Amino acid sequence: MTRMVGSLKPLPAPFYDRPTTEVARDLLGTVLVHDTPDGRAAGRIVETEAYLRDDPACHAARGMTSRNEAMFGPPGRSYIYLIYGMYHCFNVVTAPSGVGEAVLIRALEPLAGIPLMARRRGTDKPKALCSGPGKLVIAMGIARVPNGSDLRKGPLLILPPESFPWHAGGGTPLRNIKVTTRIGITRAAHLPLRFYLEGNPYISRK
DNA sequence: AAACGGATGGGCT
DNA sequence: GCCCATCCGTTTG
Repeated sequence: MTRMVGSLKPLPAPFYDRPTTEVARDLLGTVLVHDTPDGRAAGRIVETEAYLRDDPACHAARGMTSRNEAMFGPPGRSYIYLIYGMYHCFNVVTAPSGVGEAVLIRALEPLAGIPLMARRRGTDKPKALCSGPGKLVIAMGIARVPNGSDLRKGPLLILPPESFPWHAGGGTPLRNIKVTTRIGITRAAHLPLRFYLEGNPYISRK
């Protein structure tokens, strides 16, 4: 009897329609997959940050603009924006439609398509491929994924940990979740809204 | 190991 | 004009 291992069944819509800090914690261990003409790349989410409606560091805190429009859309969609003129950051929209919250994906543990990631990033070092929000966007090839795309429909998908075929044997074991302040911000810098898998070697920094 | 500065362009006051 | 949810190479301790 064949094991039901290749189902690639994405996280269900209600997963995202919850308080953003809960989603940020629960995204740890899930798997981001992107299929392009160049092939498949996949990595396990090991570091996230929550951005909340009444949080001055959140792009949506001062109302909707053309840039942050996707943050106010349905949960479970992408919010991707240009940062520092040369990089992009990838977020998952959370909370009910219209609220304006999201989870920044800050680091992945590479699982599949590692040679493709290495080509995109211009380095062979595994720990340099996806250990930062700008890096993982390059490695996964998601800079050109449209804003607001549905993460349950692809080509960019988020899967539960157990449904990923390459998960067994490849990954670092899940450990405790560590909570710290967020990285690279000045406003609301004291809030404990960064989450990562303690001891995982692929996080952006301790 | 940590600190620093340059690259580079859109958004916002 | 200044501010960035960054990264990388170089310099300094």
